[in-house]
Amino acid sequence: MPELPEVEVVKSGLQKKLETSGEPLVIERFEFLRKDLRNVIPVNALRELEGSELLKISRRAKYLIFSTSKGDFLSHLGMTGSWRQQPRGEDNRTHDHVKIHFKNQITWTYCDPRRFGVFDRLDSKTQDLRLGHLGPEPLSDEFTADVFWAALRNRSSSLKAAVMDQKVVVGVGNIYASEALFLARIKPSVKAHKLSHERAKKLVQAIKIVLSKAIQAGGSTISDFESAESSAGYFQQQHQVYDRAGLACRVCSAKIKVAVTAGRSTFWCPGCQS
DNA sequence: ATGCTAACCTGCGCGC
DNA sequence: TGCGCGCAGGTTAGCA
Repeated sequence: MPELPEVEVVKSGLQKKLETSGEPLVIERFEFLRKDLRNVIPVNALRELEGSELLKISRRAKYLIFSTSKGDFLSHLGMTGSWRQQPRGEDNRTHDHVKIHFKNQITWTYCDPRRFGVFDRLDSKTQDLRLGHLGPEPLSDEFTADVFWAALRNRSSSLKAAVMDQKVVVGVGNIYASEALFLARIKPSVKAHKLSHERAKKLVQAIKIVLSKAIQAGGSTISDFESAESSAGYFQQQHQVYDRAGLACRVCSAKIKVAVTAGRSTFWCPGCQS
């Protein structure tokens, strides 16, 4: 499900609920229906935050960051994670794993069928482990053609694999890597270190455009993504290549191709991209 | 040292 | 209708 645009949409939804709740959201208690996500949830460290006020939700890469008056914690959605505000009295769903009960009867629930998600306290001990290796935010001014091109210099992998490497730039996953490369008219199999500065500049612009448009559209809804407001995104309607193998390119009518590289399906148009 | 593969999980859609 | 297989938005340990 979630690449940067989807996480950003979830973040905005939760932040809006926080701002419009009318009164402070004080964490009464965490409830853990199960603890074995990708990493075992550090239950005791999170319980230390009970009694604190939730101040802000932000995003770094594909992580949601919850800031409270007693410290921070983070949530990574993995492939299938989602947050929702759970109406009082509503039954839990099969894959609900964590619930935050606030003092004013509000409950936020984390659901994750495949359990690839991550929960962790975010403090001086875990900061470096979780966020230390991450590259620049693609929508920030720090992500420039110069920075991107420099990061590609010593990489012999495919450009597509490099774009998905969170050390090079964060937030771009399998869908948006293919989509951005299409927009920049660059073939995914090009060697990263062979990309000209000119084309690196085009790709930086393409990444910013694709991610921005996806956020505006509420993200891409593939099978199960929904925002914190339980609405589906519709950016998938604008996908030019992702999951369109064998279909006609919307620009040149050539048949969209697919190949597995570095373990992931990669889509491109042989007519538009070189 | 880098890069690729397999593994972590569950669910869904497809072909037989 | 049902079963087995392959595949899915992410990350990373471990191996070449």
